[in-house]
Amino acid sequence: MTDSDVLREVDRQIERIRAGAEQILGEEDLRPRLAAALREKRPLRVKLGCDPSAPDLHLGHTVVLEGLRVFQELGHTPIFLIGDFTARIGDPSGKKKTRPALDPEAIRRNTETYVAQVGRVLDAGRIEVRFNGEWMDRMTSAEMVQLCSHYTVARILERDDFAKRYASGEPISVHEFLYPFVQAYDSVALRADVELGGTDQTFNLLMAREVQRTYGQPAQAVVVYPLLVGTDGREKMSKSLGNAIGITDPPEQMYGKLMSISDDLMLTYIDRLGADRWPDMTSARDAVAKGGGDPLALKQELASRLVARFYDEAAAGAAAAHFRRVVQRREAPEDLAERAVPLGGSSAIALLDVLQQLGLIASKAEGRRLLAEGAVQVDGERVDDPAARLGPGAYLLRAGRRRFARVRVA
RNA sequence: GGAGAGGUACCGAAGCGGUCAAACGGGGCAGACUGUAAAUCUGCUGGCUCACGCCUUCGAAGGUUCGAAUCCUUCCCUCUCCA
Repeated sequence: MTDSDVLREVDRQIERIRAGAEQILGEEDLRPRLAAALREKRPLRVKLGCDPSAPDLHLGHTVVLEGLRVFQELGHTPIFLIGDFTARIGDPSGKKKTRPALDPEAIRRNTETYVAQVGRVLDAGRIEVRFNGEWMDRMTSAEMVQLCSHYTVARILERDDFAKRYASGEPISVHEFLYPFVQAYDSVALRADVELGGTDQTFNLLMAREVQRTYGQPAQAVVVYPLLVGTDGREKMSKSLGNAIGITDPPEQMYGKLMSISDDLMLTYIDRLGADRWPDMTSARDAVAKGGGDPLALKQELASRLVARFYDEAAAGAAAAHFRRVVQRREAPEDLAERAVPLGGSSAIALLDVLQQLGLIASKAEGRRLLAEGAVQVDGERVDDPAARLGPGAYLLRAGRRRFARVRVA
């Protein structure tokens, strides 16, 4: 490979990396390393930290994972750093509530789940999985103090998240200050060339650069990815905010959640989730952005492609069919299993009891409310009498828009 | 160590001896509308009960009172300022 070939290839790689990223920090460090990697056939070590206390990935995580996939496809080595040490201590910063510390067994299980889910985005067989307990468990107090001496409180407080919490009077535990140090040291231990993360991680990722230098290593390049907005269209996607689409959500649910986002958000999702994959969607996307096109068709396309990404084409087709039937035409799903409710000797059973036994309502009080709201149907007929009873037979029950059950009372 | 403020339902936030299952806002659910949505409008939003009513809930535990989210005591937790 000639020098100009190398430079051209570096440019190509940078462009592809940049496509899905918010920003590349330390790009001036990245170029020479990409070049050296090509000349010496030595893949770059690309680190992504993961939190084993929350193993369920959602679409927001996949934005960064897509970035990692790009690196992988470019021949570099993805490293999954599982923060088992961090998780054992508890509370990661930014969270209001202290999380319970995880025991090693739970961490092992979560890691497996995590890696399995990651496999839906990139080739999980070619990643290096590491635990920061490997080095953090062995670190002495003296070494810890030494590590902390490289940074000042004032600089730690620059971190957005800390600054805001401090300003608004929210508590910050001292040990939370340690997290950036541990995370930074992980890069030292792994000799990371590149680290990826969401924009909310920018501070930590950059701090690692400085810490690496104090340990005599070249500073890693940092690629930050935009945070994906959740289905509410407001806050960043997060399971605890209830606005997340999990990549293990069942296909129909994933499809349905995607169809329920606003048109504006749909455009964002196409940009963020398709940066590297869907160049063919841009014309339809732009048409809708300009107020034309067919937003419904585009959204269905988006939903289908994402279901296919995490499952397969067949699942996507089935999910689409399910959506057309249940949501658009408001019919009962096709594959509803019939469930049995025993009559228990009497000639009829209260509708409310049946709904509760089937889990369609959380309490009878809720059931009465739904009845009063006209949200309950038996075989397609609206029922509003709280005293209604069902005799023996088979029924199709519905409580609200999406809760259905087929039942046999006997 | 001192002084002050505060901990209320899923969240934010009123209430400050009975009329409080607890205003209001957000969220959620449902209905209307719609291209699925979003937006908007309307209603509901602790549980049990056909119902009168009953039970659990206002940081925790005790206490005062016919009666406490509201008063007292102790404890736990958070924030601010001072040292």
